[in-house]
Amino acid sequence: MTATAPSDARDTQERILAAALDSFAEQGFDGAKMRDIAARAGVTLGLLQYYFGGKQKLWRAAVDRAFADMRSGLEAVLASDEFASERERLRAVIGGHVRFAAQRPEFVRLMHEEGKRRGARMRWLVDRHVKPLYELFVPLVERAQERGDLPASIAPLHLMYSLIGATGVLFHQSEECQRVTGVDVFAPEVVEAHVYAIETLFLGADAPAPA
Amino acid sequence: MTATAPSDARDTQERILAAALDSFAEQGFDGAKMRDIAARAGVTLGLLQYYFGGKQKLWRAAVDRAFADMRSGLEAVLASDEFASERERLRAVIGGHVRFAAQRPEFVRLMHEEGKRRGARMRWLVDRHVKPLYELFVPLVERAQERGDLPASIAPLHLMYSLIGATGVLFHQSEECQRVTGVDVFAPEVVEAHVYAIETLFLGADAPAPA
DNA sequence: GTCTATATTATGATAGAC
DNA sequence: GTCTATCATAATATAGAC
Repeated sequence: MTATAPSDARDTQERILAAALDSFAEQGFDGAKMRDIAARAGVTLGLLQYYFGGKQKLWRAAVDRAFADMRSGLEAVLASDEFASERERLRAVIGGHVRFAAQRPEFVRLMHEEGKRRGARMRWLVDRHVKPLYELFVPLVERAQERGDLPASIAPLHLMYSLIGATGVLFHQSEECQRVTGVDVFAPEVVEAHVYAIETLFLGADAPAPA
Repeated sequence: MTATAPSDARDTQERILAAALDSFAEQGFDGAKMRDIAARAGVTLGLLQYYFGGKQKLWRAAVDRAFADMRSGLEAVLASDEFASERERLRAVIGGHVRFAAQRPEFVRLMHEEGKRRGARMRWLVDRHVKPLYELFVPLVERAQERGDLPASIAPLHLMYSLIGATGVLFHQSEECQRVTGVDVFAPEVVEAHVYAIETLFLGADAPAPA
């Protein structure tokens, strides 16, 4: 048996990916420093090259990791048969999206970081992850509009970007919000209040507001 | 008379500020390069030091400039007496906010860039610009809730961040949106469709949808 | 599998010419 | 008021030890 078992190597890679996602999300691609990522992961610079072969490849690996997490939760809701109606399923998709953004603000931040810039990273991100997701959602929204669950006078494009924005910016701007209002947006009751807010704005007030 | 009149110097400073705002918004503080800002403004590196004395001071000057533009439009609507009701004034504030985000996506991007990070720049930005604005809006929202123009079951914090997010992200993510959907979000009819979407989501469907 | 040391490049800032 | 040339630093990437 070697001094470093394969599972340790796996853990090391996971720690590096998590540290990389945090850094890229907080600092942006240029702002993120390989040294800082290495330090956060508790390793040194050389190891990042050894495993991922460079800054750009590390970025791609971190993004793939983040989307895998996101889609697993989403697909569970889409595949579940425990909803009383499609409206309730949509409510769960939306609520799940809000809770995901609260749990993974670095995901929201990374998307905002890259989605605003023309360039190779944005194209890769869109073609590999965003466009498939968008094409999954358009028919979902259209069917909800046909059922009357979402306003039919607003095109899906505007509904979706409004929903994504309304959901994510509170958590994206958590540091700003903390200083402006003193509120910790990640406190469970704040997260649930935001779930209620988003569900109410987009689907109407079916349920009472949380405490 | 000197070879370079004072007004030329003023123009040069304005070009530098505009170039700086664009760069800081697109690339973030670390990603933005002084050389690139100089090139966009059509000057050289030394002049940025001459006028602004360093990267951080240039950033602050560019932010002050951006907020001055933003507040001038807002205060005109708040001071105007040509609205039939406070509801109509609120509609104009919201619509104006959407159109401002469309016209100045770099403003939205800069706010997102800095609002997510703890640090001296965020603190300066919040204390100097964001908090006064927030404190201006809270009573506005509360009075709208008392009138029944905004949903009273959603706390102002959630209403405001939802509104800001729903409004800005479409324009913030314009490059992503272009590649995902092929839509140019800055096309006038798309901007107006977004105005309608936001007004409808938050204030209800008073008016018919635009073409 | 992980670390240390180093080569190379690019950046913010400065000094001084015009 | 503006530009060119240069300095000092900090970053990515590489080579090679253990």
